Amino acid sequence: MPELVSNERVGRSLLREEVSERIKRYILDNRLRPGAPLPTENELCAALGASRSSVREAIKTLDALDIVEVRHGHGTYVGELSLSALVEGLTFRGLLSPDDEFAVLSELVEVRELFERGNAERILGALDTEQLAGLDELVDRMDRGEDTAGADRAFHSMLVHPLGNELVCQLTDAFWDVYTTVAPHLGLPIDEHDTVALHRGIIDAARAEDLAGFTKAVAAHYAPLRHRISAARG
Amino acid sequence: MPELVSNERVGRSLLREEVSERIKRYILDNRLRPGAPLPTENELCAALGASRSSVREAIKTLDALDIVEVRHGHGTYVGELSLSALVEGLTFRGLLSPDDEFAVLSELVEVRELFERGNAERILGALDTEQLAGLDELVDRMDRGEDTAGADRAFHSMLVHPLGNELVCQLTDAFWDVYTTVAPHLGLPIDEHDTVALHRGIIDAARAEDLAGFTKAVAAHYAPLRHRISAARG
DNA sequence: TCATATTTGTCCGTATGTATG
DNA sequence: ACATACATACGGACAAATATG
Repeated sequence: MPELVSNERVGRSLLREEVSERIKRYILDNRLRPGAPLPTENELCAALGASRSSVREAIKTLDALDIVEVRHGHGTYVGELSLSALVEGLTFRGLLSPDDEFAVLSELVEVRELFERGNAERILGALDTEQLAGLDELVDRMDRGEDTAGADRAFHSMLVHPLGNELVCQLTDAFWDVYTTVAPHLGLPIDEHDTVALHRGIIDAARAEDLAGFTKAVAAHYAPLRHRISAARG
Repeated sequence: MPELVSNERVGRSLLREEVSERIKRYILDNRLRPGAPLPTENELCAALGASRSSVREAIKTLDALDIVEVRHGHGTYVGELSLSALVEGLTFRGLLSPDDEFAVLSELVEVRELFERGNAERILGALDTEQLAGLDELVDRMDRGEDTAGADRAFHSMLVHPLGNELVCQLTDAFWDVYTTVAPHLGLPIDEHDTVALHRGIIDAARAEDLAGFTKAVAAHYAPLRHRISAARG
């Protein structure tokens, strides 16, 4: 196993914070990729001079951030570095809702719309025929009622995909996940009746490379969502 | 103390995942606000029928998400539900940099710019004279060399603040934090030489309610950043 | 299918560090 | 200065999951 930063200050117990920093440094120094195996708990204990409890708690912290991934009875690995922590945090925030029950949801939808409308020009310029066909396929699937939720999620993900910005894609997915988890708890439906038609409108404008039409179609898609939220707000 | 969901399945050990779910449910059911005290470790152990280790590890998971906050020797409290987990996760991703060292940074900056350019019209419509004066003050402070980093962060935060979208503000701050942490490790400077002038240009356009000018000024602000990143990319 | 080794999961007892009154 | 309450840390034992032969 590669070298691990040893505990140079013997005789003083390591803080949990330090343990997780050492583990992160171990990953960085060895340029480990997601999926790469980490030393076992016992090895980490020995290398860091910390007890198993401290190491385990540090690992749980890193696990929550998807920096490491723990597989029971198998081992600990470098995590996928996804935005799962953002999803869990925002979901909880949406469920707790300090004062305005729908504020989080409303802000979430606003950002989603911004990702699509604010990048409209670049999206239209980058969407190729293959991706347009993929969007068609997704809407068809929704129309047939096959995994409508998954197809809806994939639709918006694919819409921003040509931007070539992985972060935007992941945030789009993350916000969609938060919305679909929180909305039902607040009495809001996930699907609109005319979601299929609204999505088709977006594709049509995109295929025609009609910038104004595209922007309008995206606005039309999010309008009922926004209205429903503000109506529920009172 | 308010009721806590008891362990209805006695004789079977609780999984850590379940423990953290129960704690989250406890917070939600009692509608606790950030800062509100949680039961002590021992009380949680007793109420959930789990060991200290399990409870502690569950708390560490929630702590990483800022759903709870632990104060040593004091107690455990409901967290601020900030985006600290996003910052830590993205920072680590930026430092690990699988293949393209600068991809994360580049995407980050793109989103920051989108928040300001894509909302230009609404920002101009909502900025009042008091906020404009606040922006002036921040740029003056940067010009005097007092806490330039903090003033820069606050500038962009204040710029999107009139949108009334707390999520956008927090994401703006979060991305700024990630950038300023990661950039130095990749040999990129935080400050541009003409940051003050570029910020002044943004304020001027905003004060004149010149939409095209504002968009241009924001683009001019981010252009050197983008160029520097793509230059470093090769 | 079964036995075994490896690894993580859970639990308990105890000692230590820290903040409050 | 002291006592109390609480979180932190440690180590050992056993249970559960997983992979291999």
